[in-house]
Amino acid sequence: MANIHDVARVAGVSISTVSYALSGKRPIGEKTRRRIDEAVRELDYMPNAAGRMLAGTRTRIFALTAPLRSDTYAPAHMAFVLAVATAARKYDYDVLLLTEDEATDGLHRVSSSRLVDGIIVLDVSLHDERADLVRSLGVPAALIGVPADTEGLVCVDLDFEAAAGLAVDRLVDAGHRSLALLGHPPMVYERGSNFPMRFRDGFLRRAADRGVRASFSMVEKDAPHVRTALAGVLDADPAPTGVVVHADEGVHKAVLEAIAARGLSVPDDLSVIAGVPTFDTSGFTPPLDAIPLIPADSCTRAVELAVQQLDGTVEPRVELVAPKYRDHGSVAAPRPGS
Amino acid sequence: MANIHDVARVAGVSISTVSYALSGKRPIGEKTRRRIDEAVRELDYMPNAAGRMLAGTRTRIFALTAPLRSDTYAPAHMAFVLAVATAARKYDYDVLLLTEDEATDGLHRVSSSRLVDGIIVLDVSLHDERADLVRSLGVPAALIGVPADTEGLVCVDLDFEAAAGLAVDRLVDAGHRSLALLGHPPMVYERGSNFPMRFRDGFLRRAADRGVRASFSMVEKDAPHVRTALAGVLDADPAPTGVVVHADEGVHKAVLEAIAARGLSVPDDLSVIAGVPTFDTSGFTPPLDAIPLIPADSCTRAVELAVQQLDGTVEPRVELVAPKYRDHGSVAAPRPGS
DNA sequence: CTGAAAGCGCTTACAG
DNA sequence: CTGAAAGCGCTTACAG
Repeated sequence: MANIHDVARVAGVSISTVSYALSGKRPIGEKTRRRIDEAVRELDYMPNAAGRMLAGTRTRIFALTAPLRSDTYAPAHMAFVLAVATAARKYDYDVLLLTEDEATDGLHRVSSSRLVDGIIVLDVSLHDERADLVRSLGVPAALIGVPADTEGLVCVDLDFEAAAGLAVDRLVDAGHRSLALLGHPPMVYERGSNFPMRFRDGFLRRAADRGVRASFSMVEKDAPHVRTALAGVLDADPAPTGVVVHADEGVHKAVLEAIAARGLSVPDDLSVIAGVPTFDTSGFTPPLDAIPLIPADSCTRAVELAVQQLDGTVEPRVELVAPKYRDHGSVAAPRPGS
Repeated sequence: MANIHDVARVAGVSISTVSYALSGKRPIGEKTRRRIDEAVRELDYMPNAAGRMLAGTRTRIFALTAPLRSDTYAPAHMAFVLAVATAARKYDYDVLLLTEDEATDGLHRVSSSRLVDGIIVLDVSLHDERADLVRSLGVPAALIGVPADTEGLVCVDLDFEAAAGLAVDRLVDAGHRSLALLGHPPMVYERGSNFPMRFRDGFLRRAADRGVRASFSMVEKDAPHVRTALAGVLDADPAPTGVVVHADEGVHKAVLEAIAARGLSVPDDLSVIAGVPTFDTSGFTPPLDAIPLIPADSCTRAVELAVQQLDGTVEPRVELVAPKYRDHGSVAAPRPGS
């Protein structure tokens, strides 16, 4: 396999000229550049990664630590992993995958050995040991998700409060005066990430700000529970006319089935918005308005922030990505008199 | 950050002695070793990855190319990715993740730049350009899945024919004389991987060998189709008393529901086996016998074969992993007289 | 059992 | 606009 000396020899220049020509870090004469390009092509030369890593200041590799916990929804998880890898490539970075059982040891290993330039931390829980490790390692890192203690960390996440606010606004603007939030099972609020709480709080706060009634219920995943919970919610007086669902895909479907089973139609009898789904709600029956959690958004920003840290100019921060509303026709004005 | 010279100085030895002490590639005197260990601990020394890669013959990184196609079942995909990463760590290897859009370019890049020692190819389709690329690159590689042309390649996969044979044997041994296979939708057999065909062929061949009747139907994913397809299959004369399902999770559940809806009970009226599920069938109602596709099995073997290629001793081959039967009580003798 | 030294393939001041 | 050379941090023959 050809190395930089081969290219230099064939092109009749020095290796430093070859290096500069390839990196573009200094201007190269027209003819020289052409001869080098030709030699590179002729020899099918590609710079050796190890040589580059050792001489340069960058490895051009990020570690990605992505635990797969039992409560992880695999399709979303996969989407985040791919979004990070895709974003990294835009900056000429590769992604080294660290698994759950290697979480802390692996981070230690790849950063101490300088295998990676930085770390992207996925699926951050409230008390995540990886957050503490990243802090103590002092290595460039970006977390996707917000831990309890964000001191000294760079975090990126969807603005779940604003997302909930957006849902409330949409419903209130359409004329609804009584809203309900169907949330995850209690277990989800007790441990794990904090975004379900942030969504709930954003919902209740915005409803209060707008002066409308709002209820919040936690719903177990199985269809019978969903039916019962929905019945309880809709039998309230005054009955909510706008419902926001923040739960997993199955619960969304079960909610829609339960609504249909009650003889109600969306959006004529009831307006429904999907909270922050990681799945597509436009194919549901009926299609559901949504404020989706878009992996590419947070992941791209996280990678960007990691890259910027290498140039040494990023203050610790929590950056919240603005939510976007996707209209699929599941919100309408409430029935007159309801 | 400390380097090998620091360790050598603190320990009062040469850097080569430090290197050998850490690699264990030559015997080191008792006291010397202790002094080195102490220096390493004191300085929190960890060898620099780039230095190691450049001087040594290994990068200790494998590339993992894992496309996420539209017909990919994310949980299974994720499980394979994690199984590769976990297996790699056992050999002190890290895994670099290559995404779909980088499939061939990425493979070219990481192997030409010698960033990786080898490649693990996941989710191999019948005519997979990555297979051709791996062949032409001549880089150590192990494919998980079997492409149409395996010339010069090292492939690992579950023995789907044997898996189907196992299912047939189990049913025939229990006394069944008429079997049915409910397979994937036609689209799956037309393109993509070849394992559905291998399972189907294994099923039909073993049934013929054992001298029992066997039918094969392709089933669309939606519940109504599943009901119709099941009805068609069970109304045959003589009606099958043993059914093997090779489809995705939703279809399995729909099949069980359709069976229950017909007033039939498993295994008393009908014996049912899940083909090669990537999901857990022991929590189904009723729990289903299965011959599962176990990611760790093929992935561990693939990593092993990739590692062995670095020592230069692996002939091209297709290695099929033996299937295992998991009994959950969904197979019984057919009703007398049926 | 241990050390001095070459060399892996680059990048980047330094010099012209 | 270009080159000679040092140096990144290791591994590994070579030598004793």
